[in-house]
Amino acid sequence: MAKKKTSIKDIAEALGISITTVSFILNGKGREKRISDEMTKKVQDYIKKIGYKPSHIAQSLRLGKSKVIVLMVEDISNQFFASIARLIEEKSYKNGYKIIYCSTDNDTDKAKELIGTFKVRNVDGFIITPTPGLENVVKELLEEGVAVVLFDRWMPEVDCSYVIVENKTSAEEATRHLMDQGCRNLGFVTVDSNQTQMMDRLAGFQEALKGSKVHSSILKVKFHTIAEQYASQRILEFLTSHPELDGVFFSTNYLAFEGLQALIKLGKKIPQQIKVVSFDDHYFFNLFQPPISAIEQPIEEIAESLMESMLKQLEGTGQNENQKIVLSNKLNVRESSVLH
Amino acid sequence: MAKKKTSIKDIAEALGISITTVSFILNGKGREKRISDEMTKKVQDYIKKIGYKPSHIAQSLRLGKSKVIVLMVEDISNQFFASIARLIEEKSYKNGYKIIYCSTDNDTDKAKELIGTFKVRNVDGFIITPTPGLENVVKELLEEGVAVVLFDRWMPEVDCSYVIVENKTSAEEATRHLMDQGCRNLGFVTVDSNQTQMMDRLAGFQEALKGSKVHSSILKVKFHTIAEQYASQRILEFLTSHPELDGVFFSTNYLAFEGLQALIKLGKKIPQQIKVVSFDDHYFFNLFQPPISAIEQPIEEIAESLMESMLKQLEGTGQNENQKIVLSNKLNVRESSVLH
DNA sequence: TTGAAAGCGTTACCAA
DNA sequence: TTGGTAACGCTTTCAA
Repeated sequence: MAKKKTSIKDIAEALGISITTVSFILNGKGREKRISDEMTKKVQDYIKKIGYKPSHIAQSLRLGKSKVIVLMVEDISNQFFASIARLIEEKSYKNGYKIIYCSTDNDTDKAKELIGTFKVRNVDGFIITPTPGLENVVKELLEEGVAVVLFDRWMPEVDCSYVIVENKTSAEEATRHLMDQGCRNLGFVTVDSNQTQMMDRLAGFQEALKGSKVHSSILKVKFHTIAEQYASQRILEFLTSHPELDGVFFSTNYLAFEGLQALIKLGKKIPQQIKVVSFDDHYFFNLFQPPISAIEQPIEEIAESLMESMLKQLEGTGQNENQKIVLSNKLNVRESSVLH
Repeated sequence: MAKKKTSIKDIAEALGISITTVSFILNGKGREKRISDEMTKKVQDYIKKIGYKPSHIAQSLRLGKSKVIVLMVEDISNQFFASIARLIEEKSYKNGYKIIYCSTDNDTDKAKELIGTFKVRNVDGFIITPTPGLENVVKELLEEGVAVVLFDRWMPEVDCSYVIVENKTSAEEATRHLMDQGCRNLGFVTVDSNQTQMMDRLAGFQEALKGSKVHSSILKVKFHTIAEQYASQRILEFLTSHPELDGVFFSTNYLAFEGLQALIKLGKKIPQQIKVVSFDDHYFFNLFQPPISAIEQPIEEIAESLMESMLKQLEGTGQNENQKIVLSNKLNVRESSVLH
């Protein structure tokens, strides 16, 4: 039943020539090795006829490269990561690389284990949103000569290529925007994490407040996936115990979704009673009534930079500097944060 | 720099024993092959000490299996597929399989090419949302003994395992629900496609109408991704030219999103002026005001069934029947389709 | 109870 | 201009 695969050897036998010749032709070294045109043609025709494709596994073993890149994100079902994944996929397939993905849930042990599993498979590179405490593992990877690019957040202790966005600047801008719109009691809802992206957003928020008379209240909820719906209740309590708030900034979109749920429940009028801004723009922010102001990350550019940096390491000449890329975001002001 | 990898041979040399012995112990055949306990222990300790992991590539080559499953969906950045991906990932990693994903954009040529690329890599199985015209390629796969499970839609001409949902029944139920709520002029917005899932949803809609006096208007928009925002304008025109509509059924969630955008633009009151139901429930439907009624697919069960069927083929005894699994959906009635 | 060696499908060096 | 062959790292049969 299972039609056995033809190998390079079968071709050589069928054509009465050597494996070497076939291999050279397959790899386009015909000219270089000065193989006659008729021979080349004969082989190519035969290959096309029987539809032969070289075994990638064997090539990997021989070459020590697998043409596989691992995309390790926090949660592939999160819209932000899924969109990045889609773009990364496109770009890497175009360059002959396949993508294996995995989700860490921001769990260090899980991430370590996953990296271990993949080293065994000779994967050529890793694109990672690092979990806390992953420093040593990434260092090891680097020492072993594996290509690594971090994104979304980075690790100050590790000298590694990364692609991130201007978290602090954008958070500051959005906060100032709220203040410009008259907010005097701002809430900041974020996840309880020491990771750079969240720290920077908080820092931006606080920076904007410096020297102003605006009051601020901060809520840190523990890390969770949106499916858990954990934060909605916490945010509800937060909003209830801070009735003075006239503006709230969510540090990421799923917190905003949960926050909106809370605001709806409380019957708060946006933007009349409370103004809303969120990090990480999302299709729905536009659809929601009123549309929600949000900071849009340049998804396309992020994916582009990630692949560029990855390919540079993969195909590069060896000693290339680590690339540290910081991209700008865009604050999309919508009705949720402006007075009519 | 790059610390060279230790192989089974290095271990054998270091311990002054043969490769075979090491291999047997590694594969847990110590007992079976009656290798002495002290030898076993010695080897295991050494392996643990140097942190050796066998090369998966070499194993693949030798065994002809790669422990890789390809997940081929329409678009990995689509929430539905991303959620499935997340669950599939979890279940397959648990069973020692890795997942490579790719998006077809519902493009036949692209899908064919992708399948070609993966056959070369000895992947063990394919989980596929088939594009139109993929029948022959899938048949070939099956003939070659590769494990295949289709989902979301199936191909009547091909005898292949699949996991789908009760599209027709649910569409019928949702339509009847709209009729029960007093709708007399129903619109049905779908994509122009001959694929089973869309045909079945349309069939369900029409079935419900049979024998009733309810009028219906159908809009078929061409296939597109939500990023293109193509349908919003088309739906707007459709709604404008059918002012009599008092209910509309979207055959999939991204059409509903685009449709909601159109309804907002038109200033239509939901549900007072027009009632709305959509296929494929979504987090956002709950958040939208008013919350949108939708048919929820059992994502978890779908992923579960997919992996179960896949593993059965992969690890099974060979001649197992194809599994054709049809799961039930759940109509979540919300404010968008009921009178107060 | 352990070891030698063939073989999986390639690539690439060295010969011819 | 072409061919022989070692090597990549592993599993497994057969022999010792």
